Amino acid sequence: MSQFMADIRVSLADALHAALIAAGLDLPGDFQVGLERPARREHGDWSSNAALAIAKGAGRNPRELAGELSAWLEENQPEHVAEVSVAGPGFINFRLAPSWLHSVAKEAVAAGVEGYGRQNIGQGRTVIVEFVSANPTGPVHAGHGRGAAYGDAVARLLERCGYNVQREFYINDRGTQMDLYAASLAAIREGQPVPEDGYNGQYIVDWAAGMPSDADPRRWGRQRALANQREVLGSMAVAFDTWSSEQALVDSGAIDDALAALDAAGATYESEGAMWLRSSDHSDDKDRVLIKSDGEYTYLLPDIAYHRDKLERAGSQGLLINVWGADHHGYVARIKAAMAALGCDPTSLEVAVTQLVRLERDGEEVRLSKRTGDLIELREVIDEVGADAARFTYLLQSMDTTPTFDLAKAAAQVMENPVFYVQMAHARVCSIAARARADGVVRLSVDQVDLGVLVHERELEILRQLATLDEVITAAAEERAPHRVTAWLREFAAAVHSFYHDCYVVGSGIPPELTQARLVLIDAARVGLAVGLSTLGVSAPEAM
RNA sequence: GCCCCUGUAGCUCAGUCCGGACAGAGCAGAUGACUUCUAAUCAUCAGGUCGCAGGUUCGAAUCCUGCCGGGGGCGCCA
Repeated sequence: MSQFMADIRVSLADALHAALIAAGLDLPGDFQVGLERPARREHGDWSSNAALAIAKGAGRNPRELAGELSAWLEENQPEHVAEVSVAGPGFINFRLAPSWLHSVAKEAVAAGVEGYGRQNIGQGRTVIVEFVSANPTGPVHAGHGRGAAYGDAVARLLERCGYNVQREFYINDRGTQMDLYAASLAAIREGQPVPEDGYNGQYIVDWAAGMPSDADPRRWGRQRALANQREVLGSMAVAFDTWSSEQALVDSGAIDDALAALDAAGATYESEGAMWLRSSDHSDDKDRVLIKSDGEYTYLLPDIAYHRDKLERAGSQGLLINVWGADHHGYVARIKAAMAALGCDPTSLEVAVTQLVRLERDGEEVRLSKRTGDLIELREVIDEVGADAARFTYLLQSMDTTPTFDLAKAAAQVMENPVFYVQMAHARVCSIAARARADGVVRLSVDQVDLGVLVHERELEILRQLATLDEVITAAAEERAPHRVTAWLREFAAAVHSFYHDCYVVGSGIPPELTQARLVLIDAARVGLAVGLSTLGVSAPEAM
């Protein structure tokens, strides 16, 4: 939260508090004055339910109490407050003067795209965000795209909130799937049928065709898959700081260390020839196998070693955020149980589960399985709709929803995609500034411009919404919910388009002082749009 | 059988964690608006028993209980 926003809130809360004291009320020690933005603007800029909350305990009529508080506040108005009123069952509503909104514009312009909406609630805390982590057995597909867009947006939001963020990709380059993948590549190269449960997609045929005859299928295949993943993710501007290899954990002995630590904690036992984790001692509903009866590790044991490693790298105050698809939700309890068995702070690991994307082609469901041979690669999605539209579309909705993504429609509806609406708003304000320059308008510095002439409802609406951006970013970061920014951008862009339509900035009949003020306004709007888009990883074009 | 997500306007969804004021957008539909910065736009209208039934509360889309529908996952694949 910016200093400025904190001030307006604090000053309103302080004033309310003072009013409650003046009314002779006994306030509970932990009493917090509730302040919120009303859903309807007729109810003012800020609203408090303090009278409602306190009336019952005080044996007072809420509406009456609110009237008393409101009268006191009218007599002792905090800065920027234009009007205090009572409404509904006893809400106290504050209407702020335009002077407050004009300060918002100045703040946005002064802070710029780099600084506006930037906060320090993270205080440099290290967060390792692990996402995508697709198996190195094939290309990233359309479903991974959602995790990629989401994980990167969460990382960007946390960065803007003052966290030290590391983006991480975990490579499952060991185990049953890797064996089958290597065997499939080898079989195709030799002209043999792929093994049972092997990989059958067209991509594996294509890849095998490019594999040198003396290449080790496992090593070569791993590099082939990773090269694809890195390139495709890079084409949507997702880049990782760390690529962690499961095999490397085996080689370094980290897995044996983890097992020893679990043993020492009394969290393991042998049964049916296998090694088990006592995960049911913690948050899991049953125990889990760590080492199979054939002596091989399951996925779980290396993963435990991996999380130990990550926790160590993140430091004692660090936080791990894993972005997992819904098909992995059953693993949340067991990995947390394992961490608990090792004595780790349970709040240091957070798993964000994203629901799967439902893919359709011409109305018919397409499975995401890599083995059907009919996979939809992320590359195809990006090629069809573009990186910006792909990211924005993936972030359009809450990760708790299961969106239907029809590829045929996605290609056909590109022009209807909301991303263009938002980007267009940005391009428009840029084009106004460019026009002003072309027309020879000499810009004054912000301090020299009288923003008091900004009184049009379209102008004020832009600033009202802009003033909420840092709250939106805070909420989006804390709730790991980038779609809040997407929603805000769509509304903010609508306000900008409305202004554009009704208010001219340059041209005949526009007083020079109004041109100057509106140029400041569109600078502020541009900052808001660019900040919002950048937290989603979507570009803010100056022309379209 | 158990676990996770979900059910809000014709369609796609915000809002639910942290209860408030007549439930908000977009698309589709109807009707209007370009001699000045991009009509990829804007304005107006129309459209909803917030899955159902109880409960808690001054107040429930939001919290609790039960039921119904949709998606996903369920000991040694990842």
